[in-house]
Amino acid sequence: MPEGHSVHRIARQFSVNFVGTSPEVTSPQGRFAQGAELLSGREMTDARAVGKQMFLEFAGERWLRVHLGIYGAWDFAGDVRVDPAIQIHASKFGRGRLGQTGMAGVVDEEGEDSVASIGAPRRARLQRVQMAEHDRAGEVASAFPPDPVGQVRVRLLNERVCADLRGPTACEVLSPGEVDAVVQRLGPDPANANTPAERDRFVERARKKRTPIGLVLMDQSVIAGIGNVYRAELLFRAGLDPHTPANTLDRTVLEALWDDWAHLLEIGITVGQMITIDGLEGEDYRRALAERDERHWVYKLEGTPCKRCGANILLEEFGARKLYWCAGCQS
DNA sequence: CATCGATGTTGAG
DNA sequence: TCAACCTCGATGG
Repeated sequence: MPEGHSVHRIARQFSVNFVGTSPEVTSPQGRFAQGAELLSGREMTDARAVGKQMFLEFAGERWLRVHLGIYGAWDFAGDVRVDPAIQIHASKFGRGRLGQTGMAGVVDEEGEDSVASIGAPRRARLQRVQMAEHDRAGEVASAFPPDPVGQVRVRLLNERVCADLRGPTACEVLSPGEVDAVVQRLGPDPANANTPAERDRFVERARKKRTPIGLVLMDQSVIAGIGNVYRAELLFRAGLDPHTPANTLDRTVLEALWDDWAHLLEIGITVGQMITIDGLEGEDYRRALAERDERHWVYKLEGTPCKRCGANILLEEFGARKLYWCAGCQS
């Protein structure tokens, strides 16, 4: 259930931990056995994200495309290094899950409730946790690589790190041309290129649509990476009624939406959480990291008073998804 | 312990 | 339009 920020974080973790190595690729579950065979033992040469899709390049012009869908997740185990540009939070879980849950992007580190620290690469606590479990069970031990838990579609394993993929909506091996075709169908992603040209690409696509802006922002072929949380929050921040047809919006309004998405996405990638009330400091910021309600304006806040105007936050079904918004602020 | 629902997309009808 | 995908935390008994 990650939105774009999580996928970019995962790609960075692959860059740091796998690119340049030649992992053994397996499918403990069996459903990706054929694809795993095509990739195993080849050097991983690149890791990229575009919107919610991730592409891992292997020697021999073979790419692994992964889309986590609604419940996919990556678990990293072993001596996991962390991209120094991203912050890491202590996880309440025993392993570093990337993808599912609001903790998206979490990898264990020292400390229980310790909050984000921009840091040098550090080790995850994973191995230790798992060894403790083995000790409890009275087993002797190899903590690494861990036994696959549940339905592991793909396992990538090098000398240091193990990455398990579970529950993806898409997981397939593609040729470079096929990767291009997928990327072609996606709109621009400001995490890859926040340029005037890319912004224009979004604006031009959006302004042709009579579709409500609340749906256009979720259309991955118009702008890539936005999901239901960022959609609701971006519209609130822009003061826009989600039902407004995109083609009636002023160009400057669309440009501002792009700029704000770039801003929120950068925060999300760095912090590992969707902080959509920005500018918080000190205790307020600490609470925002700990409680979802404290970091959003409207998402899942239906029935509560708007933090800005006091009106009742609304919930409606909109394009088969839940839409949260404030009719007082968004008009 | 059972059931629900989710930060998503595809494809059948 | 809606079921399927197939995971797991949250919620309720």
